[in-house]
Amino acid sequence: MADLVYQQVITDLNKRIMANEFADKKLPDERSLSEQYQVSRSSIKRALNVLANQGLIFKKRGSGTFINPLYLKNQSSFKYEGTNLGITDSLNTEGAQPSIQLLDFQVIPASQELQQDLFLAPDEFVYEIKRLRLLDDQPFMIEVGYIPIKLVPELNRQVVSKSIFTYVQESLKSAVTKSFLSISADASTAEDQKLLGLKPTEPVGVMSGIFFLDDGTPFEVSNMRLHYKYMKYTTFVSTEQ
Amino acid sequence: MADLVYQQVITDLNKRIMANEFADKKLPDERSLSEQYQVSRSSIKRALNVLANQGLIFKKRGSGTFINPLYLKNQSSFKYEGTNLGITDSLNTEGAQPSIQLLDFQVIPASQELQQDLFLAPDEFVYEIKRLRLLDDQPFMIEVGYIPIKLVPELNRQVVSKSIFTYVQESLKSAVTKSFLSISADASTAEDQKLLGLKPTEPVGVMSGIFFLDDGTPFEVSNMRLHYKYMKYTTFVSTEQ
DNA sequence: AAGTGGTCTAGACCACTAC
DNA sequence: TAGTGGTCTAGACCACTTA
Repeated sequence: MADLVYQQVITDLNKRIMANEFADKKLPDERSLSEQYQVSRSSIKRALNVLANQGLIFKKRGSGTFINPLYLKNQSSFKYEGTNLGITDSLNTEGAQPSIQLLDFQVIPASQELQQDLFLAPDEFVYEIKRLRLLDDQPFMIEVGYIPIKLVPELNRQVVSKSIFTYVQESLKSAVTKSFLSISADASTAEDQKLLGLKPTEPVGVMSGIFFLDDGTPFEVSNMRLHYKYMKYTTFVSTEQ
Repeated sequence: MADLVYQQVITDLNKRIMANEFADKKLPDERSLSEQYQVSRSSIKRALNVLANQGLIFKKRGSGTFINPLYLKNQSSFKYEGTNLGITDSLNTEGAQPSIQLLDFQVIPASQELQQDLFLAPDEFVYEIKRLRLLDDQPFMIEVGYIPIKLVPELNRQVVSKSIFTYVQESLKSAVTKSFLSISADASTAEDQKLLGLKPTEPVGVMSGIFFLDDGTPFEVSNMRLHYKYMKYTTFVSTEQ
């Protein structure tokens, strides 16, 4: 994983930045870094691009590369965070103990919408997995997931009570690294209120996603309803290509 | 803007994909594309990487590059969309007429938090701009923005009643292309209900952002409260570096 | 074994900033 | 004018998939 040249540079620069080695908020120029690390300038550029896309540094043509002082400030609280790594299972627990309560688990025919999203023929089946996620025994999210049975024919209640993605990574040797995500808000339903302990006036955050395997196969459609105090999706956005 | 080689390739490939030229969902291999476009393979790779980060294609080592059939499906409705271009002013209006109603406009001392986020000294001032945004005369968003006066000393009610970012781009010759965004949900306050026409049980979507100029200068802190039916932030997420 | 995408290099030249 | 990041090239070699 980290034996690639540009990834080593990323890791090391990250460390140096966090250690406040560049007190003037300015990084050495690319040609010097190329010398320092004994790698080509292209590799340095690639590493710097990754850091820039994360919002950690800004590059300014003609003057240099600068650290974003706001980057550090941005680690707030004990919330459920999507962040740029925004995958369901990447929970920012910060000490709290995450757990899963399986509410329902069955196999059903794929609806028309699921057929579209998961590339299924009309007669194919999916698992419907309804789970309640908790942090320190406090419920914060209701998650309903749909997975084609043909992708993981051997799924069972045991597996499904833990992290499915971890299981997939081990059994299929294919990680879930990409997704379409949609984030919105909604009034809470009676079920939301009951399961998440909400008052009738309190809302839920809604996150829906289609998750893909490495090779582009749509793996899961997931609809999540979160206690509003636990939903906080943070991201760094850049409009450049 | 679009005279760069890799951007031309992006534009053209986009066109060809949308025109369904690759009916088998497979793109030509990189070396062939390099031939076709008469550019280096590196430039092809750069273009393909951009398209892959947008979720339009998947690359699979050893077998080829494939179009994501779900990409097209994803243009839903008349909602306010953040998307990857997620800047306040990039409104997906889809025919609806956007307008702005200025609610309040004054100059105040920067709070401690604003000093941190906008890099201000304790005695510096900011504009506080409170606006109501509408689509076809239907209010959908309350926006409170804070901008250091020193960055745009000549701001006035006239300017502020339109798009500030457009104004900045013209007057400072620096675009607002990067931001930290945080998305969450909240119960509606009495003011939300009044301004956005919400019932007491209906929630708001909350988006907060720090917007940066090209050179990394924090330009604006913005807190937005949206009618929940109009907030839908969609994005493609990839965990790879 | 052949084909495909991934990594990495060395170097030329351009565009912008600062002095 | 010197220094900085941006673009682009040509080519070597590696890692993985498919047959």
